[in-house]
Amino acid sequence: MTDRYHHGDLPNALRAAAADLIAERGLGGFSLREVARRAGVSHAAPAHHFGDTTGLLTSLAIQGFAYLGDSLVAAAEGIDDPVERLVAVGRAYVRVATVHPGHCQVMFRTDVVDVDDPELQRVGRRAYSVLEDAVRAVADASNPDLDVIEAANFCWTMSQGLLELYPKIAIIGGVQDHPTPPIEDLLERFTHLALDGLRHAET
Amino acid sequence: MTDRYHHGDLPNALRAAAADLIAERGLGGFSLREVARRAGVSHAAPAHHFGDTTGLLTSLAIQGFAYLGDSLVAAAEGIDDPVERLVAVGRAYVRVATVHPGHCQVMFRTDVVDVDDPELQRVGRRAYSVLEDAVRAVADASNPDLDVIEAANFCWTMSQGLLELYPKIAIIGGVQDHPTPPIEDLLERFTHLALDGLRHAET
DNA sequence: TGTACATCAGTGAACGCGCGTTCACTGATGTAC
DNA sequence: TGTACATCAGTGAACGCGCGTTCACTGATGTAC
Repeated sequence: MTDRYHHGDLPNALRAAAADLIAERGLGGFSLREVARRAGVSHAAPAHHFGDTTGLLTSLAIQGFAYLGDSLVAAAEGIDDPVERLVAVGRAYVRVATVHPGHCQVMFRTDVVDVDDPELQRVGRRAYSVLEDAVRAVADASNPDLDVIEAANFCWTMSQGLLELYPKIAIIGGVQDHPTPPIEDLLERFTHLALDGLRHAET
Repeated sequence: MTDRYHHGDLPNALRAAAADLIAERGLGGFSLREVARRAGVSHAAPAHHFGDTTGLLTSLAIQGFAYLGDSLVAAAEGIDDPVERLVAVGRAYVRVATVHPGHCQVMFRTDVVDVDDPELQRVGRRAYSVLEDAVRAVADASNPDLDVIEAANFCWTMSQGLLELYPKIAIIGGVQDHPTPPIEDLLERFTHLALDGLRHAET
């Protein structure tokens, strides 16, 4: 695998290096040359597989959405109670962001990614639909009049906001001996709060 | 004001140029030289007032939090009903993000800003406390057992997530003739949903 | 099994560019007398 | 009111750096016969 002229699976190695780099230094610290350096390959190699920066980042976003979709499906599997299932999906969402921080910094950045890429759109919609299905099941069980799309957007919004703000909450909102719980637990709590709101919502 | 050797208020002109630039091209497109160019000043001038990139961005974040705090205070003023007041605060939050998009892209970016800056911490906490007070008033009126800090974090999380995801929601979640409402209205709706959840929460 | 050749992956030198930073400078302002 | 001088704001040339991109190349692989 090593020391060979042909790498074997350079595209994946480059994606992994890119994800690590972004997780470490943020998107601002990203460069094709640094990615190549980390993958132990000449700086011109990435262009061979991805064309340019946008190509590599788009590929990374696609992989991220694929991970996310897979995780959400796996989390939902085998759980019968709709509320429990939605909570599990939410926890999985947050977990993916924890395990693949580099990917997740790219997935929603429409300014650095080719938003017209059909594969990107496909995996993006797939991940979203898992969430939507989970919300629909809750709605069917407790409130048939619920606007499912609105409710799914609400859950999504909450999760995404939590991912962005959790570090700040731990600092600003965690004062006066009010310890901040682990992010997954916090999301579970927030999900229940949201569901209470949704359950009592008149449409 | 123009054509003079001494600019008069270069620091503010540089902040304004920086905010415009970031709003246009994102943080990735930011550079001190481009800011100086837009302010019509030599590229070495920013260093005089802000030292380096972090200095300028920190100053921009401070200004952003000041705007935010002022707006939230002004929005809350004169509204007696706690729920209405919280909704108004939420709308103001979103409005600031709409009016000052450049500032808001910097305010929560702990990686590009000097988080130890005491002035930054002061204005940040001030803005947060307005939200917290508004939530506390709602809690006092409807649910004295409510965990105010948790509830404030919940509202904040929701608002911030909406700001990040609104453009995506308008695309992905807006399918099947389900028009996406203006972001301020959507936030108002979400706030009511959240309050319903919080109102029925057992602590 | 062996040879010739096409194809593809990755190299490395070269280029031009925009960047941040430094530094001796110059122009304007304000203050002391 | 006038002069001298200190202070500060902004200049512009110079530097070294990392970047993306190009391109002729070389090494490995796979296929045809």
